[in-house]
Amino acid sequence: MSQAETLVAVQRLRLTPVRRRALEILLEAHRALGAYEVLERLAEEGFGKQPPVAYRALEFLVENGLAHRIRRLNAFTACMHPGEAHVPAFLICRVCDSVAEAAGAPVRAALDDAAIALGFSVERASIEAVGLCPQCRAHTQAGGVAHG
Amino acid sequence: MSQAETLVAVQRLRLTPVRRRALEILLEAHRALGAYEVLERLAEEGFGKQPPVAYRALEFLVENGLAHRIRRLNAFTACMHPGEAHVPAFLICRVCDSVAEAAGAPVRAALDDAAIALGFSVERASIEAVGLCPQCRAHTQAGGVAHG
DNA sequence: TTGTTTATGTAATATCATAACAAGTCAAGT
DNA sequence: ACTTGACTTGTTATGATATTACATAAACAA
Repeated sequence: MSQAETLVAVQRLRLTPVRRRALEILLEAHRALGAYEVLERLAEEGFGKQPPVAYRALEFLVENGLAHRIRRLNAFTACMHPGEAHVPAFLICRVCDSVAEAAGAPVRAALDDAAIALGFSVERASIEAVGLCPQCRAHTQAGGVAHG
Repeated sequence: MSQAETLVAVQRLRLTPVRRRALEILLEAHRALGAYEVLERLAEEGFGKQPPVAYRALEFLVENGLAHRIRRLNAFTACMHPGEAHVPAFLICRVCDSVAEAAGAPVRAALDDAAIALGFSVERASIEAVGLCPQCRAHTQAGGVAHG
């Protein structure tokens, strides 16, 4: 949160109460939240009850590098490295739905190469992997945990 | 289509009329289609009129490597290289919405490296880039085409 | 044929997202 | 203090995407 505040101050962004609270909600969750989940929490605290309230706050956070959108989950997650020039690659566990943010710079470089070969210029990329996180991998191998 | 049929025969998959037609629809479109667009065309030809008809056919195609899902567009596109062991990376033009399928193997390799560093095992990956295709890049630079 | 699996179709509903508009906030200039 | 203009928040309403649950039918194996 402090990282976020510093960043906001430097960039002269307006981290208003809704936006700030939305970010805190994402940070506290330790997982990706759907827009309606965020909305529900915001509404409980006296903010607006309608979808645009959440979508706008989340859009602001994403635009300014404070959060990410995980398209595969239709969800949002707080950025773990705000301010750092980084390309995130998301590792989504199919068992526990946890989301880890991996270093995506080399991935992005490879992607740029592939794009250049086709004359395509990449502006933004979303790199999302589905698999097993270390914890769930251990469990699955050991006990044969069912997953659906 | 012939590639698809060969593949289907080898794998003993059931390319039923709906599924076959769904694939043809994607192939004929030369662009990514939403599930409801596919559904509309299927319904016109006497198939079911409800969403699951399209979603199931598309899911079958995706599962069996005959089509891909483009999450950023909430859309589906026919696979351009069915049967080849390939990891697709999608290049989505933000102006004309065209989708190109680039070689994603090196991208995937970089992604696997990043995942291994975190103890995460990748099973599937979706790699989607947004930018400008060669055509739209030329137009934008030359004439200053507005894009929204 | 009988039983089993797989596929198709429908109805109903759940989930995710945006457009359009009204009202409030805030800072800059006068 | 007042006005202006950009931005923010809130609401209503609707649009777009996707799934669950259940019934019927086709394909297949024994």
